[in-house]
Amino acid sequence: MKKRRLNIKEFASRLGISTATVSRAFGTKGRISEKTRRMIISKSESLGYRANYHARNLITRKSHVVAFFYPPLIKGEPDYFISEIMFGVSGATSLNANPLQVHPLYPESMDFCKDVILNGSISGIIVTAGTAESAELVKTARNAALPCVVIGHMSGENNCAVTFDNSRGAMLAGKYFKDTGRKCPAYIGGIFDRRKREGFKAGFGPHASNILFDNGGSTFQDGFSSCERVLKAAPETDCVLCANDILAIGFIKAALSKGCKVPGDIAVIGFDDIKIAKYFSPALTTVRLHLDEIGEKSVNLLKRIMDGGKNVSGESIDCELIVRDSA
Amino acid sequence: MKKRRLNIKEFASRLGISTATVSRAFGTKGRISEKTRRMIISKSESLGYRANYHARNLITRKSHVVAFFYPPLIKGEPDYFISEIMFGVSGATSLNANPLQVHPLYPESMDFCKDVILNGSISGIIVTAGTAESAELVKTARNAALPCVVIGHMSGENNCAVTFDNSRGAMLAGKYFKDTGRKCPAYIGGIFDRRKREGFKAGFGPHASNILFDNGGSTFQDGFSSCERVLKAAPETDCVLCANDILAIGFIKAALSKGCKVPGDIAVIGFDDIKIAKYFSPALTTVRLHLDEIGEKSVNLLKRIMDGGKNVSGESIDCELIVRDSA
DNA sequence: TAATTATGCGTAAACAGTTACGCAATCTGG
DNA sequence: CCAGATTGCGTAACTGTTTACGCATAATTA
Repeated sequence: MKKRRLNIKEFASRLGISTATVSRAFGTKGRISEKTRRMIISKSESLGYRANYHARNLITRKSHVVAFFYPPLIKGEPDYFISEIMFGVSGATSLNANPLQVHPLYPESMDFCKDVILNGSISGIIVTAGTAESAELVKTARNAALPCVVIGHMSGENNCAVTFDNSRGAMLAGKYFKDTGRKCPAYIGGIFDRRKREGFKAGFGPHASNILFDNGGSTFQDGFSSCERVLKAAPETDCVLCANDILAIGFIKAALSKGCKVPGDIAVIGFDDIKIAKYFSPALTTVRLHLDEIGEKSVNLLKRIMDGGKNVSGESIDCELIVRDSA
Repeated sequence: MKKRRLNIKEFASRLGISTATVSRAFGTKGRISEKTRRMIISKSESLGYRANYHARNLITRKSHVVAFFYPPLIKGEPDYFISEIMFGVSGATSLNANPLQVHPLYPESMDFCKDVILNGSISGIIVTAGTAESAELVKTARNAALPCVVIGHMSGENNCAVTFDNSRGAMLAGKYFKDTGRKCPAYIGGIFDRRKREGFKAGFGPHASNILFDNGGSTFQDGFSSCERVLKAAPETDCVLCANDILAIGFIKAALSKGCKVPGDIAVIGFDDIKIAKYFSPALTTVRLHLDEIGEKSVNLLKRIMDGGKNVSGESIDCELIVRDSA
């Protein structure tokens, strides 16, 4: 005996008009007098009529919802790089009145994610690059002709992406170390961060050929143990660039616990500038990527594609060195 | 000339069967032989047929999507309390194959959010308590008979909620200070954190009557300036409970910059145990709320309601004191 | 073996909208 | 003042599913 919600037919008949007119009052298509439109809108508020989402999307073949797919998180570890991008995305879609879905991209959830992008429920997707799953998902979207923008560098077809100039950011760090009289640089980062290492090298200049490269993963613990390894392998190291802020925080923690002064004995620069970076002790000198802007730009790009923009080209987020206390 | 996606009619006729049979192959209702089901599934994969989301949801009147509404974020400030809960929610919905929408709840986005919950596009909502908007949204959901669980304490009607025992958590902190010989306690927190203050008082015991209460807001800056105020107003203060971890981090930063040793001169305990807490220097002693579990429990609760569970009652997340270096 | 029940599947009626088309009525220009 | 254009609105044909109902056929029971 649950009473059904008011539908367009019932609503229209109560007003003594046709469903077409009601529909026109809300949409942008079709001719309708301003007077009747206002009348209908007002009546819809008092009677509580609201167009059914699914019926509308079924016939118009679009939903306006955008889906954001993020890489697997490591249990117990800070995931602030992703969350800050995500909030950027969320804020921007909210402004545009686009509902936003978010989905973690585990191997196990792959089927579900594919279904989401194939069943017609969404109008566009944003995917962070870096995993096999994300690459596969982008391919699926492409085959389905679904608007898609990727965040970060993804090899393969030329897809619309917002990228960060990791190389230049790292170069800035290298240059800064050089300019502040550091002699013996090290770089901590995972295998995906080669661009950063190269940029760092270039920035530091000729003497950087003997740069210490520690294939360091990406977590706090990775930073911590990298520090121990570095101090053992090359105690003369006096400056280090870490591929992200959490790595840097781990590195610093280890250095301090070993009686090493930061930045006195060893200067460290992080990467990303997550929001906590400025509040850490010592406040982190880091390469800022404008994480929230990344989210914003992605959705604006996506919006252009969704609105039919042909060959929309990607964008690069510029980065800058934020000098604080750790270097 | 864009080719339309394969629909059930076309798909069925290619297999020489009726649409009803196809539909039965995917759903759980209706009788169908295992043989034909397998045949249909297999053909659907090779031909690329997939049930249209909107058509299906239109007729079944449910979408399985859950929406998460979070409070406004402060620009530039860490929002890790929310993001960690959100990831908990996201992980849990993903496991259940429920698409998750996330929406910031600004006053300006209120209309949009209401529309989202009234247009039939979602099957349940999770809302964080604490703002006027969230209260209003919950009311709207209730009127629409939409399953809803709130995170935190919300006054008014008895809605299904997962709450944290803030009072007990704070008590633990007070007791710990007392047991470790501290004499002069202070509490830093906003107006919404009264329960914590009361619990703290109770935990510390008789001498806590002269507790210093600083109505301290919730940001790093608030923690920082609270510290300055506290040290001026009551220099003998030797322990402080902060209503969240970021506050604590701000407080510690200020204390250290004033030459105050932590925890030597003043011990500080945070609240929430966001993931960065253990990596801060000094590692934060804090009341752990199990943020990810909160997310998980909320969606499990919501799921029970969505599945028709009558009078599902809320849950309380228990908290524990995690002793690290700051106290 | 006949009567009864169970199974598998097709027909067609929902679900709740949008919009092409057509028809009056009104407006515009010569 | 009349032909043609414009405007406002209704009729009905779509969108792609699910599922109640009914009809054969197969399995079970008496």
